[in-house]
Amino acid sequence: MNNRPSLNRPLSDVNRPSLNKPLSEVLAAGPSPDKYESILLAAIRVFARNGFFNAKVADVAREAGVADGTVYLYFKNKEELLTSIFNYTLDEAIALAKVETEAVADPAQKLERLAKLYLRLMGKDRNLAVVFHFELRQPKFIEQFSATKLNEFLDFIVAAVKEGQLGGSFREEISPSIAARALYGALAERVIQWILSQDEAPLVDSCGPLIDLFLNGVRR
Amino acid sequence: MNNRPSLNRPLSDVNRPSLNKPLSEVLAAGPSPDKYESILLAAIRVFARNGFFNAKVADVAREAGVADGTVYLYFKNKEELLTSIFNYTLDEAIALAKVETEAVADPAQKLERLAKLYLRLMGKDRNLAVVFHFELRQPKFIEQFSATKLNEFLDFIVAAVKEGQLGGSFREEISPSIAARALYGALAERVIQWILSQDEAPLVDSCGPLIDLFLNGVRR
Amino acid sequence: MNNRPSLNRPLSDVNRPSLNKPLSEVLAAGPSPDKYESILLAAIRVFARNGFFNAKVADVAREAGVADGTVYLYFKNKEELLTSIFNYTLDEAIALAKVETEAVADPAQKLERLAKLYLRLMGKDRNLAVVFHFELRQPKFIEQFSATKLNEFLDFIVAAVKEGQLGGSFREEISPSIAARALYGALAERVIQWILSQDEAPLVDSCGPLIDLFLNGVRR
Amino acid sequence: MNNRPSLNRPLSDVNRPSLNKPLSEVLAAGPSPDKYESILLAAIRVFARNGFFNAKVADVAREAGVADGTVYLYFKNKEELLTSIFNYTLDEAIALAKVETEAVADPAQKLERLAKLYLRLMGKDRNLAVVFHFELRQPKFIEQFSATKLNEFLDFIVAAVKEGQLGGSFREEISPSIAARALYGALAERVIQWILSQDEAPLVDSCGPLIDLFLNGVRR
DNA sequence: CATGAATGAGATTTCATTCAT
DNA sequence: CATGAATGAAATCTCATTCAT
Repeated sequence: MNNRPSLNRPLSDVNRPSLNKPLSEVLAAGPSPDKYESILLAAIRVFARNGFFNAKVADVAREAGVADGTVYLYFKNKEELLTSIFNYTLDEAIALAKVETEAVADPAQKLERLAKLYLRLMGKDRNLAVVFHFELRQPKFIEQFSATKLNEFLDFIVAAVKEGQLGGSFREEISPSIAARALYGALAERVIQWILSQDEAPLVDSCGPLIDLFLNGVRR
Repeated sequence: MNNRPSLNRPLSDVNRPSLNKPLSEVLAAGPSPDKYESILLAAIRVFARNGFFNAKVADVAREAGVADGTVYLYFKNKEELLTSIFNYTLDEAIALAKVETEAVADPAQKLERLAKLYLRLMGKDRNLAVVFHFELRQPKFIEQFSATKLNEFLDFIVAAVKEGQLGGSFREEISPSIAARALYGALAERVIQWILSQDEAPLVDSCGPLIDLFLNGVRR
Repeated sequence: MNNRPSLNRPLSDVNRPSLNKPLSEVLAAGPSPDKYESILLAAIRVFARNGFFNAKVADVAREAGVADGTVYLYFKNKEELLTSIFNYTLDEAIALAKVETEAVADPAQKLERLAKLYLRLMGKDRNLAVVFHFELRQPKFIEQFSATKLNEFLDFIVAAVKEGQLGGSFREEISPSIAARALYGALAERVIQWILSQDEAPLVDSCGPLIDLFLNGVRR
Repeated sequence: MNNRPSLNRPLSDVNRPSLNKPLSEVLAAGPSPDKYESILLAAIRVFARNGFFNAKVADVAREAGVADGTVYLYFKNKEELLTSIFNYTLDEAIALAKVETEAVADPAQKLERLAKLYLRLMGKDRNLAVVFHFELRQPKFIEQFSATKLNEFLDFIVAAVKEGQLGGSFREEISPSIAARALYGALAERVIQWILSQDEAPLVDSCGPLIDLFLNGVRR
């Protein structure tokens, strides 16, 4: 299996030079990630630092160690850099959510694992958390994605709540989708606080109180 | 009662034309709000429509029915338009929160009133809701304000939770500030959903399930 | 009547400041033409010097003595500068053609006056001649205009040829439109030669041989 | 007879791959022209389609079925592609003019054959006609070439006119060079009309009226 | 010879802001 | 106070050209 499962490639493979090389050679390239990824990771850092609109493509290029024009070999335009970050991240979140929810049977445990997963994902890269919670909060992007990828992730929460209701441990009168959004909102707000507070403690450590609050809220 | 209680005046009063006019003349202007306010309200509409960064000051001026340069007589620059919207709104929210929480004694009822207040405030102007939840989600703005005005509002929630704990109806082990943020996150996420779904039902109608979930979460 | 009849104004009059001033004030402005015209005349010089594609809008602005952005207050984009030159020139040519052909009755004399008119128009500004015969020879522009404005001018030649045929002095078997194009082609080629040869003699002086050749060609 | 008589080779022969291959191998390549020629022909199509300045070297390369870099093995730069088209075409025109004018003795017939030759040459490839009459009408190119290759072709017309004058059939008072340019201008204008009108009839068919007009013009 | 990924200089255009009227 | 024409800095994106493979 591809070791970069969540990578979203917006341009044809023709543009991915590494794909034209034997795998051994790509690996031999050493620690330097290939250009597509290094540009994307640079964009995360730069957008987190300056904000999407204030960031210059030239900054991203310099951060990635490539020429300005090279960015456009891998991304159609500046906006695609941002949407790719979103896809990059959510693809990973979705893949992990699948794994986590299949690992346990108890709905409450599933919810806890999903919450932890999200906080762990954001907590491992503050820059990514910034871009994800600030820069992507643009109507244009939200409209474009919330209906698809983000919903795909939230569906794991929805499903777990439904399971809990069917199993009898969660209250019936709660709307799973409203509850799922409420949990997501609480998690997102927690991420924002973590970002702003410069909190040094791992973000995932703050999962306990939140999930406790939520589970108490949904339980009979 | 002040007819513009939440109005935040960023420029010296010297710049406020109406203050230099005799009261009779201001009143003679009729029902139309004065220029400061009409520009601010225009900015809310324009920023909601195009996003802060894509909106042009000229658009705001046209929408307000004034010349481009006039905007700068009332606001230092484009950014101050945005921050003024934030202040404008939060001043109102804080004033209302004070009223609402003083009206009842039960902490649970206080929380419900605060939640309703927020949803009512956002629900009465979709444009404002858009600007508040999308455009203001910029690190620059968040950093600048979350420590002050927004916290001031959240403190009403924190206080109610603490009251509930002291009164014995809420669980002690819950951190009031974490709980407050969780509630706020859930409310904010609900607002975003309402914006995106083009939901025609009043936003405040969806308060019930959320507050029910939260109160169940915090109660013993 | 407007003393600048051939001026083509691509933007709304709102953008033409002089129109908002009393006529006396505009005239009082003295020898400096208003901005629209000075930018257009600057564009003729710059495009003639560097060619349309190699010319920078910044060059035009500098030549006109305005800021870069000012060009865009009067012209939608760089291309409109070029098309405006075309319109500017042909409007004048058409107006003059009307005058010239109404001044005499003899078809041969009409043709001579039309030819002279064209050579005089081009001969009075080498830069304009360059732009007109080189830069505008782009399929995009030709397709866009040859069917309209240029044809309008050529129609004066066509009409004169037809008159000559009806009057019996010109041969019937000649197609007026083919003849008109042939004359225009000969004139245009003469202009090109004049441009390239750096000929100091007035361009219009070379009208005699050409019109003699053409009239001999069409006469019985 | 040279099978590529009009080919102008701007780069040293060392760069012409086919010259380094054994003849058998070149022939074995089949009917496909060699790379130099296929790039040149591709450039004619692409320049005709998009215009020289809007055309990308990459487009030419794709059209020719070679890599971008390969273009630079055969042509110094983009501009040389254009000048080579000019030379390619005029070399052929000059060679044909020589043949045609040697085939008949009568100056009038010579002129007719030269006119037909030009129209036939342009008429057999609309793309070439477009590039020749639109794209090459750049001062830079005109200045560079009109003094040499194009004059070389026009000299055949000049010579025929002079012969006619010496033979007594053409009027003495006509300047041969002015007459030659006039005829060329008329032919060129006709080509332009043919291009723009999307005329389906062979271009050479329209030679009759033009040459008739011209001969009548120069004859006693 | 051929390739095509990478380069990076450069130009159009936008738009926040100013200031003379 | 109000205006809106003018400014000019700034940034995205393109594309001719190069050169390592």
